[in-house]
Amino acid sequence: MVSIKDVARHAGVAISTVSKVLNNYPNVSEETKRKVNRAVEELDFVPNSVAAALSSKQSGRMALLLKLNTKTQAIDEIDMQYISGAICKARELGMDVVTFFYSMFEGKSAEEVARYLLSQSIHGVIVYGMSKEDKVLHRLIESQVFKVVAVDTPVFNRNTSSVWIDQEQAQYDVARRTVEENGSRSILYIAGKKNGYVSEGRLKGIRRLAEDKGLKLMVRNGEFSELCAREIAFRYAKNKDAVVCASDLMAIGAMRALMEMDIFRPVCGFDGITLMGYAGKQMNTVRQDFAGISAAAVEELYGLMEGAQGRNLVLGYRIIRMKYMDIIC
Amino acid sequence: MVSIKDVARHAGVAISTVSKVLNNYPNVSEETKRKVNRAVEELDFVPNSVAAALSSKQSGRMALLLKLNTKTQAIDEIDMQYISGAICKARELGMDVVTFFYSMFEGKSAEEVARYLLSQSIHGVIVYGMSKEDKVLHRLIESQVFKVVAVDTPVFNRNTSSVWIDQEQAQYDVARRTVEENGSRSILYIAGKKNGYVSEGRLKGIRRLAEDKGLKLMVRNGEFSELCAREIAFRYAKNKDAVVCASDLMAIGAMRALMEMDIFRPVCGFDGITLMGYAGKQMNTVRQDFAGISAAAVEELYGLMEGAQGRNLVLGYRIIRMKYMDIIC
DNA sequence: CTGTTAGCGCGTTCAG
DNA sequence: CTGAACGCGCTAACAG
Repeated sequence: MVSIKDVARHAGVAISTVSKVLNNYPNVSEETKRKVNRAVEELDFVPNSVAAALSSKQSGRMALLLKLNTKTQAIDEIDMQYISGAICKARELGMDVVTFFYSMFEGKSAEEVARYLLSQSIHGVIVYGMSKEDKVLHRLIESQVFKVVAVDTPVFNRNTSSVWIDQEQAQYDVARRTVEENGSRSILYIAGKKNGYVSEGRLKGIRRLAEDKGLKLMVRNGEFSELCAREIAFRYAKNKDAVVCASDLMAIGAMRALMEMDIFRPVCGFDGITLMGYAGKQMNTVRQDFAGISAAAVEELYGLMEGAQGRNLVLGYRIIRMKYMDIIC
Repeated sequence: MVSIKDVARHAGVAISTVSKVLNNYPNVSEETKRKVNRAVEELDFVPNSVAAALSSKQSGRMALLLKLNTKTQAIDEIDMQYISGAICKARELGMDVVTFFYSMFEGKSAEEVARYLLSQSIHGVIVYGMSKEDKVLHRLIESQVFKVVAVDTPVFNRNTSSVWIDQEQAQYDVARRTVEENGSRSILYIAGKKNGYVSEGRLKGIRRLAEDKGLKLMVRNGEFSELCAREIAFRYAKNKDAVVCASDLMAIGAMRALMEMDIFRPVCGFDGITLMGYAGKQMNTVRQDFAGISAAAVEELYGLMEGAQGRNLVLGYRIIRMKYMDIIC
């Protein structure tokens, strides 16, 4: 294995000089820079990131923290996009990423989790889909021991940024389009989970729309579950004009119920997952670029680790109409 | 951050003694073991795996190498199960895992990939779904620089194990059941990719069945794509008794085509993915426990890294009938 | 059975 | 602007 020592010898300079060139330090003459770079090329040198992490405290190692959904497997698509988006961007930036699941830290205190992450020389964390009930994670963030980027969670301080789309406005927009297209007056809203930030944001959006348009609104919690949404639709959809759901999966459940009841109601979803295509009908939904959001989170974390201040980063979305052939092609 | 040095001081022993206790080395008295363990408890010491990786050459760092399917997103479910199965088992065994995608190594030579992995102190790799065309990976395996476990690929040598189910027999069994239930005589087989080991194994299975039962068999390549399978079914299914597909996704495509043509033919799939539930019909399929397979791969790699010989590990599967309510509940 | 010593590969002062 | 020297936290010979 070729090490920095070999490069130094090959270039006829000291080890530390090589290190400086590699890490873009000032005070190195163009001349020696060139010499070093040539040696790096010739020896095909790849710096050992493990050694770098051990040596410097400000290493580029970060953790991805995901809430793996073992029940509704369809959601996996979103997590997978989060993972791939993050890993690819991290590699671009020369950062190392380690993936963890919430379940691994169940029953552990914030301090234990922190110690574990530190034992892995991890100083940056991206947390996906935290809810209010994830107390340990909230404490971890408050402790500010790590640089954190929270995806879909509104927390930010000096060491913490949040990255997400404007859930409220997106829900407002997609529901509005559905309502206007169909002239609906009373709507059934199938919300997500009780303590989820995302769910609450979307709920605010539909509430605002109902107020603006003077709509009758019934809200029920669907727990982001297809089955649950299906049952709610069976119970309440009949005497409503439209069904608005806080996720595509629930929209599919609702649509199935409607089909089984043999009645038609416009349904709208949220997320823009592929699964949508199999519902057999068209519906409006919000297209989120999960991989892109995740990549943005990595960049944000990179910035934080370079010393930037935490902030609230709101990304864009699109309202689209999905149908079978959109997916297949 | 509490280090091994603190533990040593706290226990009143030498650093190396602590190391020995932690790594279960022989020749340590029960007495000192207890002292050390108590110190570890009291200080809440978590060994720094990065330092361990740097110091010892036989570290527990491994890479997951996945072929991310950006076209047919439904397959993501399988990759996600691979990832989570591997990561959870790895943590149980105290190994660190880093996830990579094939796309990251495109255009790189086996040597470059090897150097990159070594620069990360990685000495074990799990490769998922390699095909014959992945020359670079084949070379990487042949070089035996790394301990490798190949999932769904029949390669094994001193440093390489393979882990998979018996594709041939599974395809034979599931197709046989479908054929027998329906008394089919002529079948359309929609195979996977041309140079895939998995595809070829399954193809052998259906060929053997056709021979054993004297069935008429037509084979077409569906590229594991729903759309492709759909078109094949449109073209050829009409004058066949049954459609057997090398994946669930293709089975769904075929089934849709049949529904649109308004004819019924029994269809059977392979994999047992959740998506199946949305096809609206029942069908036989092979249930693979992807997370379990992945966990087994990690254990196998662990064994290899401890010095075991590579081998061919064949796991079990089940033939099941999937229908809508199986999924929802 | 225990402690001493020498690195692993790199980042980082601090003299020169 | 360059290089020698030290240390990150740990493992692995080797003495004792």
